[in-house]
Amino acid sequence: MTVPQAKAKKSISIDNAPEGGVEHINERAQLLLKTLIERYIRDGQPVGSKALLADTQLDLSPATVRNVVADLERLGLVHSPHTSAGRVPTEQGYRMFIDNLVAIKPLHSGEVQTLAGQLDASADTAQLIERASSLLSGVTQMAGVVMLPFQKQVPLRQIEFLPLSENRVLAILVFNEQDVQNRVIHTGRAYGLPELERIANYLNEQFIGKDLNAVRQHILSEMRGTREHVDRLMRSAIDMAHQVFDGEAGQQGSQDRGHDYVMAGVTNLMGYEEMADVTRLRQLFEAFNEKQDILDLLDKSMQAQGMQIFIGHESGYEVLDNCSVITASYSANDEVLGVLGVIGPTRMAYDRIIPAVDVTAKLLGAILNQRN
Amino acid sequence: MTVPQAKAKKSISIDNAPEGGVEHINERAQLLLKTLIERYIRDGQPVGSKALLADTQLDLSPATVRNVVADLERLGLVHSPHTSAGRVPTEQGYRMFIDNLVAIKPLHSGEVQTLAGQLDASADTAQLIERASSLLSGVTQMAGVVMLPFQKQVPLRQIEFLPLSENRVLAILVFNEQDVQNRVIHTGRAYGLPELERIANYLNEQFIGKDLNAVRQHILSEMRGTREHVDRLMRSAIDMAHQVFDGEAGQQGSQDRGHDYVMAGVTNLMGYEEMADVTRLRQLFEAFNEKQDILDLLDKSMQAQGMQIFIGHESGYEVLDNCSVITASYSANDEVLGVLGVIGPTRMAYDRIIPAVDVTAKLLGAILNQRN
DNA sequence: TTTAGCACTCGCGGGGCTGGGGTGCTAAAA
DNA sequence: TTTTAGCACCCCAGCCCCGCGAGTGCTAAA
Repeated sequence: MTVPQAKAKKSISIDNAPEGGVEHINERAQLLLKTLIERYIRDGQPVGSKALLADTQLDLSPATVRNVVADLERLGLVHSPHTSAGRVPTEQGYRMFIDNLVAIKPLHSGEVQTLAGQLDASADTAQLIERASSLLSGVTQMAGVVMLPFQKQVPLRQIEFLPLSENRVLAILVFNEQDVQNRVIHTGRAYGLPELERIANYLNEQFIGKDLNAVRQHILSEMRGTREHVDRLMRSAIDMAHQVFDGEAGQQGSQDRGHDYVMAGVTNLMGYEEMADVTRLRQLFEAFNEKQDILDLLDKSMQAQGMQIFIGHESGYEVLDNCSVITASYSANDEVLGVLGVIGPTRMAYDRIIPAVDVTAKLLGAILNQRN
Repeated sequence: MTVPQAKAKKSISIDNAPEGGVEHINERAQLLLKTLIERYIRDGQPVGSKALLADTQLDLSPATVRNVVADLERLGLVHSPHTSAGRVPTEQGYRMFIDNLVAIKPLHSGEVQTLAGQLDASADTAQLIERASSLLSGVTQMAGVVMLPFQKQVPLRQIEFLPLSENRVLAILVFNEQDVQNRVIHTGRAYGLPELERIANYLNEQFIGKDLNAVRQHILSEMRGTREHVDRLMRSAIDMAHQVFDGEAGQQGSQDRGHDYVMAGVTNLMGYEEMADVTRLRQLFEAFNEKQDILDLLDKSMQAQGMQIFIGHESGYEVLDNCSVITASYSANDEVLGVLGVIGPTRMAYDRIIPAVDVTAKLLGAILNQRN
């Protein structure tokens, strides 16, 4: 259905490092391209030579500008919807704009304050993520998306059992003060409280401090190993642990294996004329619900670390054709935990939105850093 | 902003009982109204006298039909978008259609099977609700909405405490095998495990079998009463209980007091031409996110019990102007727990959708009935 | 009460016209 | 070689107009 491969995008350096790719385009042309895109982003209409000229300090005639712009068109950076309309940036134009030309507008401290203030460090992780997503969408007026932090890495702090009924046992996994998970497991027979306590003790000894992945490994090797031993306690313990840790879909949702994300402000997208086509919009929204495609994209940009920008086709997904996706990974303790970003029409105010995404990612990382 | 009062709607009897309000409109006119609405629902275009006639067995001339339809228009049941277009039902027309004329098409057993099969009785409540909502939207091709069951009534089965850190304690509330809640509470000092166990024992004695409301009552009276006593254990127990039960926003979300709902398939709405106006649609979606208005509406129809149908303005909320809302309350043990329904354009296939909502409500009720 | 006949009304789609913003090209100027 | 003025040209957007078709309301006769 959709082409599932995104072109590798080199990661964006916020501080506007000049890089290769500009060789054959002189400074004046760059300036004009930059102004053209800025203007187009501002008011969404094809910009003609006169208007373009008016936005620069250049002392030139429109005719000259026309020549330059014609060059830009030949290079594929700009394109005119029909003869005798102004020019509109192409995806490649945007690409160059972002890689070399854009003048990032840092958030003014007020905005940073609100962001920082609204991200409540004391909330549990799920709420925190939700919050971040909503802030992102609020600040940028686009759709905000935050991937849940990659839980595999979180070390287990405590495990407890509670008998529920005849052969149901409630397992409680404590990771930290904000993250506690419950799982109901089905046992072959009834267990008493003391027995469960001993099992818990045993497992705690074994597992505390290990992350879920390590725990799973451990269990597997134990299961292979214990064939000969007949210690009943250990047997039960391992059986239970197996159910707890491999029985996916714990009550809190299966966020740790399959990844998941939280979106906010999708309705913002309904405000932009370039998104006016209801059926396309619908497809986009449905992709948001399916999650798979978006998730793949987020995964990719998480691996790339730092900021990533996908313009239109670059994402590789048809539904995102006239959208741009700006992501930044967030990390704690020097480890990438996830990725967040915004999705909006290709024509967006990159100069404001890039730093917004950047800052949010850093803030979120900082908060998660305080937990372990 | 939106008019917050919905007209009281008499509840709908599925079996099509003839009731008052039809006095001054003879059988033939009724038949014509019914056919007109059916046809309009089918293909969404104003229906003229000839077309209308073709859909009935009546041996009449178009002219006669025109006369009758003109009467219907005078009664406000039908309305023509401009001279020389066919007629379109008004809200009142739909009202009469639903109250007196509609011929409900029972779901064919296959559909019931799927519904029943897909509603997984073993899932926890949250998943179950999600599922119901999604099924509802899938079957009807509208937006499905299910209110979370009203938790106040669920009796507590067990409460346990676990020390987390210096002065954090994890409280675990078990209601039944599908519903377990965690809450982290902040204590003034550190508690040891044995102490917590004694507190839990005490609270279990007091609270088991009571629903959350009763528990809260109990705590309040205890707090007033225990001033004189100085039993330290009891004091701590009550303090903790207070935090657990009145500290709203437990980790699982605050579903029990403020109500909440789960929607699914909102994108379905984007398929209907009558919803083509993006800005209106956006307002609608935003209302879905705000939740407040929708929640009020659901609350109202829950109190009314049984099925409720709001056509256009009848809901009292501007955003729902050209929408109909069909709800049915669901109950277990003869107690209304919540309400579910669908939201879609006024022009919807009531004959199919009414039973779908009805059946889903009954199925959900039946499943919840097995828990206590 | 029903029906045929008829004049009338609108919405919709297509065609033609116009104005304005914008282009590309050419030839001259810098 | 680059810049510029001039010019012909293009084409979209809006507008008006017109004709068609579906459907109506009214009237007068059955």
